[in-house]
Amino acid sequence: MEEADNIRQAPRQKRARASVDFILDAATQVLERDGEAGFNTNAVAERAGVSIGTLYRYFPDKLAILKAMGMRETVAFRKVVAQAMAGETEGLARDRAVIRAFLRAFQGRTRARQIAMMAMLAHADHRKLAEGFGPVETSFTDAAGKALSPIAGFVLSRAVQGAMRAAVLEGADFLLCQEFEDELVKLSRAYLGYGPKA
Amino acid sequence: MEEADNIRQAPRQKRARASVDFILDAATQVLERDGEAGFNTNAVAERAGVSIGTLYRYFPDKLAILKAMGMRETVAFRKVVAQAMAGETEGLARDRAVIRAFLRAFQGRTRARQIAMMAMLAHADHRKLAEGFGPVETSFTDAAGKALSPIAGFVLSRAVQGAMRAAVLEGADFLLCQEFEDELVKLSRAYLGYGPKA
Amino acid sequence: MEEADNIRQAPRQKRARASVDFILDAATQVLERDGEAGFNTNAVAERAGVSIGTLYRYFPDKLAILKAMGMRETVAFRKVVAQAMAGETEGLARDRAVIRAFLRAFQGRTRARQIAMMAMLAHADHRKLAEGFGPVETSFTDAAGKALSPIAGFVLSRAVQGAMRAAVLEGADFLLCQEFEDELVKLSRAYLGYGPKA
Amino acid sequence: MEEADNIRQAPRQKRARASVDFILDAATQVLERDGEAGFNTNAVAERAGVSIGTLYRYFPDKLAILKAMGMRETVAFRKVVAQAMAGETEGLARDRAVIRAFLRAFQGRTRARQIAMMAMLAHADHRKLAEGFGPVETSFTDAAGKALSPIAGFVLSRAVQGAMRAAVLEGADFLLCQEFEDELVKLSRAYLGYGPKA
DNA sequence: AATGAATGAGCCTTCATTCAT
DNA sequence: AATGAATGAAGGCTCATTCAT
Repeated sequence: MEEADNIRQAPRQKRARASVDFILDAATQVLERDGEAGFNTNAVAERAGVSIGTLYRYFPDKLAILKAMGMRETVAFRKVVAQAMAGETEGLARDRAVIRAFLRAFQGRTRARQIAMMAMLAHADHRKLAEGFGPVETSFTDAAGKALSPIAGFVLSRAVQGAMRAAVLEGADFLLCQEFEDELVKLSRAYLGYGPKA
Repeated sequence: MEEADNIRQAPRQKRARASVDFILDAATQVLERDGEAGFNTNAVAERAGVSIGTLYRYFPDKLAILKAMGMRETVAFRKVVAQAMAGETEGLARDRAVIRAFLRAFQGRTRARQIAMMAMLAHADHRKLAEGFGPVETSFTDAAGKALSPIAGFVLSRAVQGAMRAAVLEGADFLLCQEFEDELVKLSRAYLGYGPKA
Repeated sequence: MEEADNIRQAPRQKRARASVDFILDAATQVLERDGEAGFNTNAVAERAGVSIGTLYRYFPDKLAILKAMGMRETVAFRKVVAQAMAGETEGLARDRAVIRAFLRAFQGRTRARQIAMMAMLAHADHRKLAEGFGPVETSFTDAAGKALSPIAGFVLSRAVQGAMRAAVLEGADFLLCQEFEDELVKLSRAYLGYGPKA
Repeated sequence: MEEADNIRQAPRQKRARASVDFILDAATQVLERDGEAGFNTNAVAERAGVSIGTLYRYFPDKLAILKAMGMRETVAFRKVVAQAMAGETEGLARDRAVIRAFLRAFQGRTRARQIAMMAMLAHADHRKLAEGFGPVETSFTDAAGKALSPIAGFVLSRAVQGAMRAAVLEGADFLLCQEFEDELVKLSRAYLGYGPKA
C-alpha cells in the first residue's frame, strides 16, 4: 500500500497484484537467462504472460522494474535476517545464522544470481537497498556489551556483505564451503572484540 | 602477437597509444557527466576528438571500452597499493596506507565516481578486476606471523573494499572522516589478530 | 433513426445528454491545456469524469470527438451570427456586430483558442464547418441593393474570417484593438461598394 | 546556412543536401497519399529512399519535418510573390499577378494540397509562415498613394489569402474559375479605395 | 449502462557498427 | 590510417479500442 513509489497504480485487486508479481518473476527469469542485454520490456511482458500495455500499467518505465526487483529482494532478505536475529534458527549464534542465510540464498543458481545482482547494483538505489541493514547494525554490541557507533555498524555490515557479494560476483568456488562461512563469522567477531575462539 | 584481449590492434606508435588514452579519458568523462544512459560510442568518440571509425580501430565494441576502463583503474589501483605496500608512504602503517590511498581516490568527485563504479560493476569482468588483490592478499600475515589462507585473504581484502565501496555507492557522508578510516583499519587488524590497541 | 453521423446513440435521456456535453467540454479543456499531443481518449474521459467505456458509447472513435467539437462551435457561432443579423444587437450595424461577436469570442483565452483552432482546422470537415456561412453570404446585398453572387459571398465571408483567424493563429496583439475591427468593417463595406465613409 | 534551426546538421555536401530534399519531397508525397494519419517517419524515410537513421541525421524529430515543409513552401511562395511584385509577369497588374500565382499553385492537385495544407496549418509556426507577407504588405499603397498602416496591410493580405485557403480547404470547385480570381482582385482594390472598375 | 483492466499494433527514436572515400 | 555518412535492427513506449464483469 505504501510502495506506490515505483508503481503506477496501486493494485488493489488480486488480479492486479498477481500481474505485478508475474512481471517481477518474469523479469528475474529474463535477467537470469539472457543477462542485462536481453532484459527488455517486451521480453519481460511476454515471459510474464501479460501484454506490454499491462506491464506499463504497473511500471512507469523499464528502470522501475529493476528497482522493484531490488526492493523485493531486499524485503525478502530483511525477512531472513529478522528471522535469524530473532533466534528462530535454533542452535546457531545469531551472527552465523545471518551469514549462513545469505550464503544459502545463492545455492544452486550462482551464475544466474551473479548477473541479476550486477544489474541490480548498476541501477538500484543503493541507499534504499541498504535500509535493511538498519536493524542489523543497531542490534550488534561489542564484547563489552556496548552498542556500535553508526560508522562501526556500517563498516561491519558492509564488510561482511562485501565479502559475500565479491564471492558471488567473482564466481568464487568456495562460496558454500564451511571455511568461507567460518572466516566471515571470525571477521565479524574479531571486529566486535570477541576472542578468536568465540 | 601480444594483442591484448580487448584491443584490436596493439598500438605501438605513440599516436595510436595516445588515441587509446584519449578514448578512455573521454569514456570516463562521458560516464561521469551523463551516466550510463549517455554512454555511447558516438559520444565517446566525439569527446575524445577522434572519429567513430578510429574508435572502432582500437576497440572491437562498446563493451571493450568499459572493460578497458576497468583495467586501467585496476592497474592504477595496483600501483597505489604497491607503493603503500612498499612502505613508500612514510610514517604510516602499510594497511592504513592502502586504505587511505583508496579513500582518497574519491576525493572531490564522489557522485561521478559512484556512477562510474556502478557501470563498471555491472559490466566488468570481476575476476579480472580482482586480480589486483593478489599481492595484497598474499602479503598479509596474521599477528602470529603466519600467512593467510587464500580464503582468509579473500575475505579480508573484499571486506575492506566492500565497506569502502558501499560508502561510495550509498553516498555516505563520512567517506573522508577519520573515524571511518580508523574503523576500517581496526577491522583489518582485528581480523589478523592484532590486539585492539594495535 | 435520427442517429447523427458521429454520434453512436442519440442521447435522449438527460444523463446521456449530459455525458456528451461533459465529454465535449473535457475535450476542449484538454486540447487547450495540453495541445493536440496530449489530446487522447483516456485523458478526455478522465477529465470528463466518465469511464473510457462510456466515452466510446457516445463516440465511435477519437476523430468523432474532434468533429463534434467543431460542430458545436459552429452551431454556437451561427447563433451569434443570427442574433447579429436579426439586429438584436442594438445600435450596431449588422456587419460590425457579426465581426465584433467573432472577435470577442477570443477574449481572454487567445492562446488556448489558437491551439484548439489549429487542431480543428487540421481534422474537421471544412465543408460542414462552413455551412454556418450560408445565411451570412446570402443575406448580404451590395450598395446597389443587389444580392451577391455565390462566389462573391464566399469571398467576402472567408476573407473576413481569414483575417480574423490569422490574427489568432499568429498571435497578433491587435486582436482586440478598435482599429482592427474598423479595418475589417471597412474591408467588408468597400467590397460591397459602400462609400469609404460609410 | 542559416536555416539550421530545424536541421540537425547543416548539410554542406551535395549528397546531404540531396537527402534533405528527398526527405522533404517524400514527406509531401506521403502526406498527400495517406493523410496525416499515415505520416510517420518510417514511411517518409522509405519513400525517400533513405534509412530511418539518415532521416534522423537531418531532422531532430517528426515535427521538424512538417515545419521544414512549411518553410520550403513559404520560401517558394515568397519567390513567386517577389516575381509578381517585380512586374516580371508582364501585362498583368501586380495584385492580380500575385493572386493568380497563388491560385495556379494548386492546379491539378487540389485534394492533395488540401491535406498537406491542413497538416501544415495544424503544426507550423504561423508567425514564421507569415513572414513572407512582409514585403507584400508594405508595398501596397492605397488609391491616394498613401502607404497602408500595419494593421491594414495585415487585414488585406490575410483576407485575400484566407479566401484562397478556404477555397482549397472546402474543396470549392470554382478555385480556378476566372470569376473567383476577379472577385479576389476586386476585394483587394476596393479595400485600397480604387474605383470598382479599376 | 457503466466500468476500467487488458490488449497489441505500430510509432518514434537510438546507437552500435560498417564501409566507401 | 582516418573519416563520418549511412545503415537498420531493436526497443521503449503510447494510446485507441475491446470486452468481461
